[in-house]
Amino acid sequence: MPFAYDYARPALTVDCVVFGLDEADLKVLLIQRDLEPFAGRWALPGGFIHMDETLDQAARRELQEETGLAKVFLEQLYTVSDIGRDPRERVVTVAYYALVRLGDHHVQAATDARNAAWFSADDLPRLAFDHDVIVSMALQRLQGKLRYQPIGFELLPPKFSLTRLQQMYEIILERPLDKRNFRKKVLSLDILEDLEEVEQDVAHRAARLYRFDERKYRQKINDGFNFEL
Amino acid sequence: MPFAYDYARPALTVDCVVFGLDEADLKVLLIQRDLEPFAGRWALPGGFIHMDETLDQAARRELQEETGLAKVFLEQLYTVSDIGRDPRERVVTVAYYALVRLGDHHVQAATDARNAAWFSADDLPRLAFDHDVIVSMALQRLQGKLRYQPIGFELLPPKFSLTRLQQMYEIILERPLDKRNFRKKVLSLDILEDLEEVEQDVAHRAARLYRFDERKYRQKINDGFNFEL
DNA sequence: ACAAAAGTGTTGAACGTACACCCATGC
DNA sequence: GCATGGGTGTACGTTCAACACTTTTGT
Repeated sequence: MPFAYDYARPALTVDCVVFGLDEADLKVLLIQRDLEPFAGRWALPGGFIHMDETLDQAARRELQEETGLAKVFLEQLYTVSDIGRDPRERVVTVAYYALVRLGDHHVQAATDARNAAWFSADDLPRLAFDHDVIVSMALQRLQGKLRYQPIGFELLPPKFSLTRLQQMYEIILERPLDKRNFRKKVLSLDILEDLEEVEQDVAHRAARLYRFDERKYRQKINDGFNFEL
Repeated sequence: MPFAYDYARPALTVDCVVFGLDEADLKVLLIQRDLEPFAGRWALPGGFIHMDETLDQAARRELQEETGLAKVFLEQLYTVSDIGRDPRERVVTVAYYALVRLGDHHVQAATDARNAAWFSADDLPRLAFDHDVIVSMALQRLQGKLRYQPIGFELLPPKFSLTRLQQMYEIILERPLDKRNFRKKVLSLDILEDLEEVEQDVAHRAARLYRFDERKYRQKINDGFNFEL
């Protein structure tokens, strides 16, 4: 035991709620545990922080190691510290949430042969530890933040139709939106670039494609405008 | 060194940004350090977490010990983990912010004779560690949250005039509000109880006093209404 | 009577919401 | 030619923003 301290210290870990969007659902990425406690149960990807990295870096490293995901949107969520949350010992966990483009990344099972899979956010299996609580918090945060920050684009491919954009909002906010009003609103924000390009290989009229213009968005933010739904 | 682990662990602390409101300013409570590093500098109250308490409990305990404050509004803010933020060793800190009624609590200097004092939020001295960053985050959070959650009442005495309520919003949001519009809006929310009572000992027309009706507020929230400035 | 702050309504502009049909394309 | 989703405008109600004078009370 080479590391000794005058006072007891909790173990410190990061866990990550990774969201992805498929055609019809918001998905969460889970890892199947192979060790006790909760062997066999699904859990959030995560692990111990190293001494030479920040929490953000640890979250990215763990994501990379356990799921192969890199360069994703990542934001700190909450730090949980209930006494009995890990039956082995005192563990404090800093929870993060991440948004990824499902198409981009083939989620690899981790190197150590643990199973990784996407589950619908509204139909999750029983989770290890207090990970169900963490997922609920992440969902709430995502829903809240989506309204006034353009983070939803992180879930879509770079080119998308307005219908797809609307679906994304409907799926996450869990309520239908009016098509005409939605288009009016989102176009009036003037942060989408019309790519003058249309969908390919669809069995109906092809939709125009747009791109989120982050440059323009930042510009407008600086000029004191504020995004909302 | 009675506590030994297989892997190195960062120290884990809680720090607290305590806000109070006086006549004209938003104040932050600081403690003067008597030990290195940063001896003599002002810093946020805080300290190490114990193994038998949650982070919330630790924050409350530290507040009690260092400033005598108890039963305040307290909410987790962010966890900071930059490598060099404490020059002695690796320290990860979970930051909280608290809202207190200045009148209620006489802030005592801590038992160990450290100095405690209130400073205007917009005119703080140089702070120890990265506490200036934490204070900025807390301010941003307070400003953001104030708009859509009735947390501002935590800074006011139980009985207050509409003018005082308006001042609170103006001070924190750092912009003037229209008196008539403000009153119309806040009364229309129907979450204030008119106490049918007026200010005493003022050198002009006495203002009606109101109380925040938390019961009514929760009721309305349940019925799907949403508060907004 | 004067100083100081309390209290009170209206109007125009902007925004949100509800709503239905024609268009383009692939099969 | 038909099925599928793409794309479009208007009218109404609600909310927001701007604005100034009278009332009450203590000195």
